[in-house]
Amino acid sequence: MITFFREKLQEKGLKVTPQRVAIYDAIVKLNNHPTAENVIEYIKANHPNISVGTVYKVLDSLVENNLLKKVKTEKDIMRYDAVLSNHHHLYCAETDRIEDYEDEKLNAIINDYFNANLIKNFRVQDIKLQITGKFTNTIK
Amino acid sequence: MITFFREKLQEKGLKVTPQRVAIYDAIVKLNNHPTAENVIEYIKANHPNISVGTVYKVLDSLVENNLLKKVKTEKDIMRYDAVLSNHHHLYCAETDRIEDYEDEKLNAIINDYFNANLIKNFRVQDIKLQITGKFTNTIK
DNA sequence: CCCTAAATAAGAATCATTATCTTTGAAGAA
DNA sequence: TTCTTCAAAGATAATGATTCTTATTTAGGG
Ligand SMILES: [Mn+2]
Ligand SMILES: [Mn+2]
Ligand SMILES: [Zn+2]
Ligand SMILES: [Zn+2]
Repeated sequence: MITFFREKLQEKGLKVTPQRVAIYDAIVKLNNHPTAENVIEYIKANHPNISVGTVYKVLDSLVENNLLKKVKTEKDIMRYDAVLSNHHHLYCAETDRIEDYEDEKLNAIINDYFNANLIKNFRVQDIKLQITGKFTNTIK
Repeated sequence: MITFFREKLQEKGLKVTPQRVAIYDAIVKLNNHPTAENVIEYIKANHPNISVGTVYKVLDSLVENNLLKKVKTEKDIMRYDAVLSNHHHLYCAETDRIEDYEDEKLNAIINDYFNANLIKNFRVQDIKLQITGKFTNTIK
């Protein structure tokens, strides 16, 4: 996981720094689409002096280089995702909980549909479902 | 349109004020999922003294009362939608352009799929597609 | 081991949004 | 129609996530 990350950084010509590794690692470990603040909190134990600005800058550059994705929300706090594979999101209607939803069968249906039904004046690159509702279990 | 809005306000026990009407009207007319700033800009001609705080407060309360919807984005600037019917969004991969995509056939397919394939530990309330790609026409 | 461009740290600045507090006015009652 | 009142609007300060600036550090190639 971390090895993959180091390789990817080098591939993109980005230096492998402890900060970048720690931030990426935090997002993988936290798993549930954390904010910059969540990341800072998480890595504080091992990196007590990391600069807030650094976290934001690293997050930005990792998104820029396709090592992380931003998650769309209706809040003005950004959230990040280390899962790059094609997947959808379950949004809690009442809290900020967001979880991944992977479904190859669904992806196939949607791809078929849009291949058969082109959208006028629009070339589709990516389709994600935002599935809003209520979780019936407690946070994992 | 505006009549519908006035009735809805009364129904919810909210006063019909010129500001509320102007803000709602702006979002309908602008149509492309404007920000608070866009709304202020738009209504400035007829409401030169409207307070910024009022615009934010009105937007919030209209969302709260289901007269507007927030649009999920990966920016920390909120955007609003007066279209309440079930519809999806086309997001430009390179700009902030967002357009509506309505497709009853697609909605049926998705509903069927999720009725047949329940998600574990999750009760679905609403499903929207975020369709990212490139517009091949100029802004309407 | 050195050098240098790239990255980080620290802290100030920005800016969308929220909060506070006073004034206004919509709308029901009289 | 006028009166009354409470919700709503206006003005402006505060907040807080994010961005910027500048000095300092460091990854990594030579
Ligand atoms: Mn912001
Ligand atoms: Mn904010
Ligand atoms: Zn995800
Ligand atoms: Zn819309």
